[in-house]
Amino acid sequence: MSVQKNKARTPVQNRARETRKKIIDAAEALFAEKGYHRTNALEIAARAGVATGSFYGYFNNKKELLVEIVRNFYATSTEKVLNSYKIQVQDNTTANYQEGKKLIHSMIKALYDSHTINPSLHREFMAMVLLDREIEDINREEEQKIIVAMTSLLNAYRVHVRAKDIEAAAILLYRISEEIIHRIRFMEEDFEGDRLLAELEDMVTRYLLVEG
Amino acid sequence: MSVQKNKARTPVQNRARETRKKIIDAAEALFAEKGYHRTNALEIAARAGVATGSFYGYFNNKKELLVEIVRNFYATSTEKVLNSYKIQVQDNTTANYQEGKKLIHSMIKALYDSHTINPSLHREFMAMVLLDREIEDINREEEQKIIVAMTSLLNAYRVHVRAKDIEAAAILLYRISEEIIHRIRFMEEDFEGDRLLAELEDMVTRYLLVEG
Amino acid sequence: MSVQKNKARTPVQNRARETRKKIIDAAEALFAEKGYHRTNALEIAARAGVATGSFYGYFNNKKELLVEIVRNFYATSTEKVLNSYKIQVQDNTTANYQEGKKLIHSMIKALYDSHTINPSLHREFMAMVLLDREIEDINREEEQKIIVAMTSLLNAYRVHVRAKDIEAAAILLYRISEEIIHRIRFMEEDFEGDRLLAELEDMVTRYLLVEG
Amino acid sequence: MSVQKNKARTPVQNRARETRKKIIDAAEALFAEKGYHRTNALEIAARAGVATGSFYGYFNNKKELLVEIVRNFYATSTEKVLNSYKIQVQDNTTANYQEGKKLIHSMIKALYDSHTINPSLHREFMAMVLLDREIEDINREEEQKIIVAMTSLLNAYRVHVRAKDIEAAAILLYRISEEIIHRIRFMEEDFEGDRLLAELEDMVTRYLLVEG
DNA sequence: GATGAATGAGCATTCATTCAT
DNA sequence: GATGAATGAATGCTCATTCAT
Repeated sequence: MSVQKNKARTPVQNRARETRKKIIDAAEALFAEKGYHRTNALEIAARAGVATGSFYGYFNNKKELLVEIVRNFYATSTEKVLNSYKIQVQDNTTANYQEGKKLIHSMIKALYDSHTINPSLHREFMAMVLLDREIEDINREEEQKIIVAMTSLLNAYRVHVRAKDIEAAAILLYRISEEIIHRIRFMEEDFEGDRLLAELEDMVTRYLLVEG
Repeated sequence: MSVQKNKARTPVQNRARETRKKIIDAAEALFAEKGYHRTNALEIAARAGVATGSFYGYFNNKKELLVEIVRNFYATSTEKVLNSYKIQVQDNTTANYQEGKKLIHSMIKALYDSHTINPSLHREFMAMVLLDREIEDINREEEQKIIVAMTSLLNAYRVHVRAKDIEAAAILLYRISEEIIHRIRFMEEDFEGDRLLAELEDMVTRYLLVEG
Repeated sequence: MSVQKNKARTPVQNRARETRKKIIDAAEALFAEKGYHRTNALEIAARAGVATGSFYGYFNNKKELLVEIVRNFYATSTEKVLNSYKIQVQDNTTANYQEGKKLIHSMIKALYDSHTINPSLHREFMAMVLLDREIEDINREEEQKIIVAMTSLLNAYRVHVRAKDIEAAAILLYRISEEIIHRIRFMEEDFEGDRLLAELEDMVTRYLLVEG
Repeated sequence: MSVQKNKARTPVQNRARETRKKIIDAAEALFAEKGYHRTNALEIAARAGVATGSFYGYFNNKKELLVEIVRNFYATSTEKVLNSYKIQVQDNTTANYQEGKKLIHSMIKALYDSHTINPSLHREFMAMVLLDREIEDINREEEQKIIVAMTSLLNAYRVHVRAKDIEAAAILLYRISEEIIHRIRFMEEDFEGDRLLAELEDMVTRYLLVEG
């Protein structure tokens, strides 16, 4: 009886696909501008240039739309990072300290770049991750993919990696890089971002690599 | 933009102070349980055992109450950390590597302990920091105090501290410690907290101190 | 967790009791005029001269209000009928055919009178009984009381009652009387009500009593 | 009060007639399952396997569809009853009490059988009759036909019929039979239907016929 | 004719805040 | 001061009906 109603249309016509896109785009813009809680369905529809009813033709409710946007956002972001990581993995048998340093730099750089997409939306989503279990799960899943990739990269360079607990190292590397990047990109940290990033790289290098 | 009405009374009598306290306690409990957005004034008053009207006798609005709770929460937390740091500063002229290690451990430990107070409320506030500029400012101010204290501590140990950019180092130390602690305390990180904390300390030690 | 929210106020002040009454009266009037489905909460509140919010201060939803009104309506109606029946039960040891006739007449008359209260509301409720299980149950319960009372009356007159299956006879008597009365009072039956009622009494008399 | 648009097509092609039929069947099924008010156009179209637009190609609105279904339902039902009654009218010049009893049984039986078609749809329509004047009129018209037929039958048997007011008797017979049958077929009356029907027949027989 | 996307008025319900007692 | 009743704007969502393709 209480099967999910799921009356939301799945677009078959092109027009429908466009409308759906318009709604998503409008919602993204509004979530970024005023935040999810301060945005309502009417507004989203208005900004998308469609009727309120159309909103509910494509999404059963505001939350469902949020989930779709979040999922898509993180997926895109993760993909970007993972693509960047794939390039690193070639030919590292003769890797040395300098190349290790380069790897670390590249890893952090990739994370940094993935935060360029839509900072204020990203900030909003960070809050949602804390407020909503479903969003938290989506985020966790995507993060896990990156951590796994990082673990692989570190394993590939193992001979030169000082740390014994590679798994913990990967998590640490991911978490602290993300944190510092968030501060720089979302929180208008007063301190200069470059100085912070430089120290971060220095720290991670000292932690992960054996010199010489 | 009209002038703040500020009809909320400032309690002078003892009974009034107690009522105010009851409201704050009820709100804290509810914010922790269901989050700020999902809690309404009626509920808070009911849980506090007072009338709805009384709520507005003490607070001009819900947000004002939140601000007070947040301010108090962070102040208490900061105080705890700063108190713990004061103890560290005595007599470090003859400090050596081992004592440096101890210092780092203590600094992180103090932060960790300050996250023991009310984890789910803390998590809620982390979200509010991202969602509300006023809350963000309160948080930033308190954080700044800790970072300043950390900078002092590191400066006191300067002879043994490897890092040149002490200010950046303090920020980094604070931010990454907080991040890892949040993960462990609020996010039910799958990975064992101890392993993560151990690596964190190892990393920070390598970064900050010169061995031997 | 999913305990009935039941935020609806239970009035303690006099003012509250009056407001509640105003809402019920307004709803009754509107249900009678335009029917339950065509009446909305806004309208009820407006007619009652209160704010929309007040409506939901006293009733969790429109259905709950309906149930209360229906319950009260049928209870009042039943009470009226039962009171009338109590008078009949005195001293029937020497009852004869004529008194039996009088009894039957009184029984039907009592039912008829109970349909004088608010015919168009009554008609609306008859529809609701068919459309909603909860309303159906309320109705059934009240009907049962009358049928039980009728059974008692017939039993008291048993010596003169021809019918063997008194229980069935009571149900029959109740049902067909109600039906004919409904037709006359609610359905603007073209045929003259008096003629119909006369025949009804004749029929029931022939069925129930042995002549002479 | 503008002129009825009446854009709904009247199907001439076979395919169109079939589509129309599919819509009617789907609506009937849904009205029976969930009731008229809880069924919407989208659902009907979906169940019928046609587009929403097609629905309005055949019917100007939901109500129009209801009216058609109701009209058809009652017409079929009436026809069934009337057909059954035609058989009774042959050769009753020599009719006696026993045949009178048989006639009464047959009349009630015919009504009972006409309630076999689709009980839950029938119940729904009974409610609609109370809620909507148009539906009420349709129902009244069909009922009238049966009452007329019953009057004729009773008149044909007049010599043996005790009642003087044949017209009232026919109405009474129809109304009370219908009522008891509804109770048995639609309302899950706790009491056994057979016992009730037996008493009903007994009552009607005593009322209508002179014994011997 | 058929399709299904789009429309938007309509309605139930919530809740921060005010106010009469 | 305290109480809790009253307020009404705001919002999520539905659905009969229309319309572009």
